[in-house]
Amino acid sequence: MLKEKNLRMTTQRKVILEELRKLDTHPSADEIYEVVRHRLPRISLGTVYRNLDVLSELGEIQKLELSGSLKRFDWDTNKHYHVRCIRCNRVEDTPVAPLNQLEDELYDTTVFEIVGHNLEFIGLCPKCSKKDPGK
Amino acid sequence: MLKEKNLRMTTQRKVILEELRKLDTHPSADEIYEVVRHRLPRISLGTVYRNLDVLSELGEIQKLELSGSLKRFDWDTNKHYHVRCIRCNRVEDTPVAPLNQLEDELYDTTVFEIVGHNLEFIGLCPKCSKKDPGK
DNA sequence: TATCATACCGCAACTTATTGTCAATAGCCA
DNA sequence: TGGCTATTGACAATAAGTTGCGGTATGATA
Repeated sequence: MLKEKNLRMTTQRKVILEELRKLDTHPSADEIYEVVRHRLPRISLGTVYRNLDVLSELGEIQKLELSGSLKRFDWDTNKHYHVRCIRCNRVEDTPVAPLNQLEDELYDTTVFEIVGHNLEFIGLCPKCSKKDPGK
Repeated sequence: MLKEKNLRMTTQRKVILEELRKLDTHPSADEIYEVVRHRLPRISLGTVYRNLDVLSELGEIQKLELSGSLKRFDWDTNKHYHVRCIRCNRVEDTPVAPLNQLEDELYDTTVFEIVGHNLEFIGLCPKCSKKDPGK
């Protein structure tokens, strides 16, 4: 898989992939950087970004297309939706099944060539909900 | 409406609102800045950002929660979904009706207190589709 | 196993979008 | 009109991500 694209499995790339697969937190590049640094103290943030891009292009991981200011990554490459806490930005998976027929409705009504959709639920996680029950 | 929040209707605020309401392009702050500058050449970008925030908090406009690197604004405050071109990032409205019952499926299965959802279709706009029909 | 082309790395400088600071200005109520 | 203070313009400061460069090390080849 790496060969045909002239890519190499470097230590950095391997460690990033391994550590990401241990996490269920849909981390940002920066969070992955912090974790990976425990094993590779001299790794740079740029390397983390570059490798996350490569890995998501290879289909080994998924770059999440969510709203919010930073990109997040997910080792689970199956199509699934997420919930995001409006207050702390924590992201979790949802058990909602992919709405495969959603685009059908659009085929006749838009000039766009539809290739997919992003759906994200927003809400309050238990912690934030407790902290500030009022609005 | 402005009074109870101790807000003032300044020239800048009024012009930004007026110009945004002429546009169907879901512009970014920078695009609004460019347009408003024709009428108020000395306005600063910071002022545009601040006013867009104020106006969206007032409910006069809508700050779109889409993926992608920059925030976009919409004068239409009714709930509706958008299509975004993966290549040129143009955003258009869709005629898809709001999926009001979508969250119901989650109430029993998540610990989050769900308050809503964001749905965005992605595809190719006619221009970009023509330019590069392959892949 | 040694050689070698080049993919990849670490580092730092750079972009781009947005937010913060602060003195000066201008809405709006009395 | 006068005065309080929200707001502005100018610009510095962040934040997140990207890129250029010179050197290193992976993995193909002999």
